[in-house]
Amino acid sequence: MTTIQDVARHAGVSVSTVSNVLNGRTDQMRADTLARVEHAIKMLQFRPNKLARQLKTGQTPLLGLLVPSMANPMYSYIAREIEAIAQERFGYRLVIGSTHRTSDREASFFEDLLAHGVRHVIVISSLSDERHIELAVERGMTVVSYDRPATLGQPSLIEHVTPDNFEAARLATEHLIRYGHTRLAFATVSGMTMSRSNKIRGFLAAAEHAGIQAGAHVFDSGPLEDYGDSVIAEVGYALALQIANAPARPTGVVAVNDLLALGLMAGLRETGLQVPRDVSVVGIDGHFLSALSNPMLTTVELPVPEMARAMVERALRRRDANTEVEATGCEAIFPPTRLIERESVAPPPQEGGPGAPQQPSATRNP
Amino acid sequence: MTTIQDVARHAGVSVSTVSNVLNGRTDQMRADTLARVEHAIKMLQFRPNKLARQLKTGQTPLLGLLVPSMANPMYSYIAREIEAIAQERFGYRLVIGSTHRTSDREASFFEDLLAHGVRHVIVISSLSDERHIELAVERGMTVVSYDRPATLGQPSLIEHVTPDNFEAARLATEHLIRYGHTRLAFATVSGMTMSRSNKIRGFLAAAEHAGIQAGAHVFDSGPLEDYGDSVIAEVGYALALQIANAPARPTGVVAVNDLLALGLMAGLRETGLQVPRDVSVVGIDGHFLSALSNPMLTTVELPVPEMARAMVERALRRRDANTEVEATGCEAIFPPTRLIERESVAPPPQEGGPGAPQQPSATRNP
DNA sequence: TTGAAAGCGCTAACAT
DNA sequence: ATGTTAGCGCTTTCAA
Repeated sequence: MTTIQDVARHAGVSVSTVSNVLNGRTDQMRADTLARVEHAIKMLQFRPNKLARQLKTGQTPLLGLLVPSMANPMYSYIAREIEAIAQERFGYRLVIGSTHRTSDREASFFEDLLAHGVRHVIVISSLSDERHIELAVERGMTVVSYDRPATLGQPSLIEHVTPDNFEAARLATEHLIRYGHTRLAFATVSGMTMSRSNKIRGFLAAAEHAGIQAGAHVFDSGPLEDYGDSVIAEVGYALALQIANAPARPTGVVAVNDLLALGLMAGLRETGLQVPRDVSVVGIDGHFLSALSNPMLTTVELPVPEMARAMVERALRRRDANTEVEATGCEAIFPPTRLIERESVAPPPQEGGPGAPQQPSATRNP
Repeated sequence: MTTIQDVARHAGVSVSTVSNVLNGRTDQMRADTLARVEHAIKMLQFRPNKLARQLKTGQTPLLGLLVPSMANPMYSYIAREIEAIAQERFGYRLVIGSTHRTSDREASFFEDLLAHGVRHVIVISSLSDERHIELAVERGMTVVSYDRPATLGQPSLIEHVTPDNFEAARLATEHLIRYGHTRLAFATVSGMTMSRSNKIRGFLAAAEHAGIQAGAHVFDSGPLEDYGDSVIAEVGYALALQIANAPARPTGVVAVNDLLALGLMAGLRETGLQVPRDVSVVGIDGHFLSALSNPMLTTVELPVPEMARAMVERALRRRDANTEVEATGCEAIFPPTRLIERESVAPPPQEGGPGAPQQPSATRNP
C-alpha cells in the first residue's frame, strides 16, 4: 500500500506538503510544487488511508443505518434512497444493520459504530425505549430517528423525521368511507410502536368523524413480529381469518403498511373472500410492489425520497457545538404524498346480497 | 472518550497489560492483575477503538457488500442472510452499496472500501468485466463473487458462489413441458449477464430435450435496467405485450426471476390474458413475495441461506498467504432447492377453444 | 512557501 | 508477569 510518505519522497517534498494538497490547502503553494505532488499521487495511485486520517480528525465518512429488517422491501427502499443521497451529496458510505426491533441488538450496533468511529446514525426503530440512543448521543453521535415522533414536551437530543402516520391512516380510512363502507377494520401486526398507534388514531378519528366509530375495529396478528420475512403470508392468513369471522364482518380494511396489505389479500383469498367485491383493502406506503398485486392495491403514498433526504441532511449536518440542547424544533413530519387509487377498493357488498361469500373455515375468533 | 491509557492508569498497570487482556493473552497473567484490569474496563465503560487497532493490525471487522440495487427484494433478502451470518458467526458488520451494475460505481466502491481498510468483499455483479475486481484482489482484498461462475480454464483470484442457473431454468421449463406446454417463452430484462445467459441455456436445453425447441423463444424487455425499482411494472407490461402479440403465442413462460414474474403477471392481466388459464408462469428465486401473488407463483427455490453462508465463509476465511494462486477449485455451484408448485401453472388452453383471450391492444411486435 | 515533529489509540516486540 | 517503546498513516501546529 502506498502511503503519504511514498508520495512525499517521490515528489521530493515533505509529508505535510502532500497532506496540504490532499486537503485543498493549495492557495499559498507554488504551482510547480503542487504539480509535482499531484503527479506523484497519480503515478503511485495513492489513496489516502481514511482510517489514519480518522484517527487524527475523529471523522469518518460512514453513515450508520439501523433498520428492523433489511429483508422488508419498504425498509430496503428507504435504505436505497438514503444511500443514494448520502453517497452522492456527501460522499458517505452506509454501514447497515438489522435489529429485528430488539433493543440489545440496537445497543450492540451503536457500540460497534462508536468503536468504528462512526458518528452519524439513522435509526428506524420505534422502540419505546430511546435510552440507549440518547446514551449514544451523549457519547458524541448525531442520530436521527425515523417513524417515531418526538415525545411531546420532552426535549430530546435526537432529531425525528417521520411521515404523518395519523394523516396517512385517516386518508386511507376516509377513502373507504367515501365508498360507503361503514364496517371498518384496521389490520396490523402486533407490537405497539408509536407509528402504529398513530395510524390507529388516524383510523379511529376518520371513523368517528363519519359517525361510524361503532363499526371500526383494530385487528392484530398475534405475537408475530419479524414480518419482513416469509411469515407475512401466515400473518396475512391469520388476520384474514379474524376479519372473515368477525361478528359483523368489516367490508373495508386499512392495512398498517403495503406489505401487510399484500399478505392480507393473499390470506383473504384463502378464506374465500374476494377483494374488492367482498372486502376492500387499502395500504399505506405506496411501495412499488403494491402496483404489482392482483387486484392492484390502492394505497397512501409516503414521500420516501423527501424523508430520506431530510434524514441524511440532519444526520450529516455539522452540529455547532452547543446547538444540541435547544431541542423541541428538531422534528419533521411529512404528510403523505397522495392516495393512489387502484383496484382494491369498491363499494361494500349488499347486505345478504349476491356478493355474500362462502363461509370460511374458521379456526379463531377475535 | 476513554482510552486504553485511562484504563491502564485506573488499574495501575501498563497499557500493554491492558492490551493483553483485550486480546485474550491472559494465560501468563496474575489473577488479581487481570481482575483489576477487567474491573477498570467495566468502570470506565471502555470500548477499544477499532480504528486505532486496525491502523496497527490492518484488520477491520467490516464486510463490504456490493449489490446491483438494495431496493430489489431478492438482493435485500440475500443481504439480510449475509448480514446475519457475518454478524453472528464472525462479529463483522456490513458496509453496503448499490452499483446499478455500472463498473465505475463498482470501482469507486472498491476504492472506498480499500481506503477504509475493508479487506473482505462480497460482490453481486455479473458484469462481464472483472478487471476492477482483480485489481482489488491484487491490492490485498479477499473478494467473492455471486451469480457469476468462474470463467472456465481461466484461473481467477476471486472465489465464485453461484446458484446453478442452468439447472434452475431447466427445472422451471421442464415443469411447463410436463403440463403439456409446447410454445414456451423465457422472459428477461435486457442486458446479458452470465447468470441470465445460463438460465437461457437451461431453458433452451429443456425445450430441446423435449423436441420443442422450435417453439421456445427468448423475450427481453428492451433497454431498461434498474428493475429493482418501480419500472418493474412497465417492464412487465412491455414484456406481456410482446408475448401476447407473438405470432404463435407462447402458453408457458419462464421468468428470469420472481420479481420479473410478478411484474409480468401484472402486465399480462393488463393485456387481458389470464394466468394460468391463458398463460402459465414460473419464476426463479423462491422469494417469499412469490407466495403473496394472485395467483400464487410457482417458482424454483434457490438455497439462499446456504449460499450466503458459503459466501461469508469464503470471504472471511483467512487466506494463507500464497494459497491464492491455486484458483480453479474456488467455485461453488448450488443446485436449486426445489420447485415450489403453486397456482400459476396449468395445462395450456385448447387451440381456439373457450380459453382464447380477447385481443390485446398491441403497440409493439417482436 | 515548505518542513519537522508531535501525536490520534492501539499492538507487539523486546526488556526487565 | 509486567513495563517500555516504536510505530501504523495521517493531520496540524509551529518553525524555518
